[in-house]
Amino acid sequence: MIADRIGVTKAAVYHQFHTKDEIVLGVLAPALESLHRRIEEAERHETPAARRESMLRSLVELAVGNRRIAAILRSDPAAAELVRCHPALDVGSRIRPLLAGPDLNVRTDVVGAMVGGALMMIGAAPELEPYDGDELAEHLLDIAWDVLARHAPVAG
Amino acid sequence: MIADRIGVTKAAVYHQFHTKDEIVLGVLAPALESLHRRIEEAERHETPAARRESMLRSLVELAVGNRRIAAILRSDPAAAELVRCHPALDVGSRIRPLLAGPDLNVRTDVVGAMVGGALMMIGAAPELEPYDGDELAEHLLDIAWDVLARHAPVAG
DNA sequence: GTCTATATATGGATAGAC
DNA sequence: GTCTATCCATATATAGAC
Repeated sequence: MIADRIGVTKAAVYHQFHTKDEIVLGVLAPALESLHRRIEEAERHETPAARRESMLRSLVELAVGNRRIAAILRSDPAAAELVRCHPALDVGSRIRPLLAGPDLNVRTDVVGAMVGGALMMIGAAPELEPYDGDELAEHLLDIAWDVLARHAPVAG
Repeated sequence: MIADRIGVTKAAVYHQFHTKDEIVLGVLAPALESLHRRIEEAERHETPAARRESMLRSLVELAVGNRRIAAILRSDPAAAELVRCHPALDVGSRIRPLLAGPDLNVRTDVVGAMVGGALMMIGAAPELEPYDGDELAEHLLDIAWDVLARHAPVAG
């Protein structure tokens, strides 16, 4: 597909990227590196609430700023797998505690899934496409923060 | 894949289902028909709030009762397309008003995406897999109802 | 209903020439 | 860096025999 689209042969593409994974990572790398920096930034905050706010802001910004990448991650299992296996980016062990707090139970897991689902939908839902990114970010942040505060409260 | 898995040739499969779409629809049909009935049921209620509650309950039940189908829909663009094009099941014009109310604005769209995202995640999020369906349904219903009530209020 | 055989396109990749 | 040529596997079928 890529070779056809840019008008060269597949061999030319495979000269620049030796495997499919390298191509996918080439597309995702900037966003993944940015995410990594934001995780480390969030982890430096003192209180659970401050860590949550930092991580949530970062995730919303990244999601609205990279809607097409979010759509790829949602619909391409291979790409999603690559991200899941990226070191230093472990959603389960790093992002989730930052967002949902240290407690691990059904309720915080469902709340986390709701917020995560909404972030994924940003790039995939056709009805959200016409809206301006800043506007989406504002509402998403506001609603997600409220859900987290009410259904997965943390100290600080 | 299917032919190999059940130990026959591809031609045998293509005798029963003439196209790939027929195979996919064969898998999805029971859930889609159930969804269709639930939409019509929800539409018969008098007040916006009653319609919302009926539709939300139905969506939660269907999502937790068909987690694997939800996962397929999330990850297979072709299957998702088939559902989107299914008549009588139009998410945008039938499910959304039932769930989010008659008003159409950024806020209700974002709230709708959050609830929809959470329902999709039910089948896809590995961290939700160990939980019992009834337990998931209870929390999902509770949290989603609260989000809708607070951020997309309706009369009745 | 299932089989063999065949067709066609696509994806993922490598070898070796220019 | 790009090309031609080739390889192998898989998806999506269709034709015609048993």
